[in-house]
Amino acid sequence: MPRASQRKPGVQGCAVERTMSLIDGKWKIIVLYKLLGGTLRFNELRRLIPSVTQRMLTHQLRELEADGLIVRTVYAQVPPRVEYTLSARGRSLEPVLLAMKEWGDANLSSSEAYAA
Amino acid sequence: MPRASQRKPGVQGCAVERTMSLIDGKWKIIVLYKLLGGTLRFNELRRLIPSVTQRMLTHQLRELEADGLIVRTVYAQVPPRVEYTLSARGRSLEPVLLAMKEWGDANLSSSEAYAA
DNA sequence: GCCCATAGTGTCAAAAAGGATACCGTCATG
DNA sequence: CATGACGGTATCCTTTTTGACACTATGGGC
Repeated sequence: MPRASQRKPGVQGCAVERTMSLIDGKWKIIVLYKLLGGTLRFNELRRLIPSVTQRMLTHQLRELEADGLIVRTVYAQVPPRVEYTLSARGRSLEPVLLAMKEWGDANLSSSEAYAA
Repeated sequence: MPRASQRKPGVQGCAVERTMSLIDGKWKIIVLYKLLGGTLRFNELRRLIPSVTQRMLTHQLRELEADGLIVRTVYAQVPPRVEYTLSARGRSLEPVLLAMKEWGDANLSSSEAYAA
């Protein structure tokens, strides 16, 4: 599926479709969700999401940055220090993120108690 | 990324992560969203989502069914008639779906007026 | 001098997703 | 008889995603 930074704007379908293009790949959602808790450094994110590889995390962060959902701040220090924060646009996704978390908690956690 | 029907349950990360595994691939979200409006037949879905190919739609519908989010009803008629409806579990995703739609409307529609 | 941490990049390769196209059976229509 | 609708399959191919692994620079600790 085409990523946001590659999409031709406005050619897509409905709002849901376009929203999905921005946040596809499960990592993005998870990264954004973790960042809801506040600014995080690169390796903090890695530790919070153990299943993501370094390369993937870098890649997803770049795309999120390109789509204006997060802000990347580099401190010219040694050792390097890079911080990631939600932009206002990214923070505006909070309802979506929280809706997902709540659904996951209700529907996936224990024993499918909620299932149809 | 591993699809829901293939995942080892419980080994995943947080609720958001597990929720994402269920609905990854942008088509699923869109299909579910369209089904919020009521039962639809296969070709009705195709027409509502012009950018999805027949093969992809079939595939996504099978996965959604396997994950218990939709119900597939076949009427033994000629011509064939197959209807797709949200299951209770699928309908419980409504808040997530609506949150996405609202975000898309607010953030993607006209001219990035909301952007950071 | 050697290893550690930080925050990456580069390369290779496998796996998955997605697209294009053709085909199926059945019945109705023309 | 040919065509079309319906709801798919089957096959092939390309693109995208993902993973594994090595490598970088710098400075601090031992």
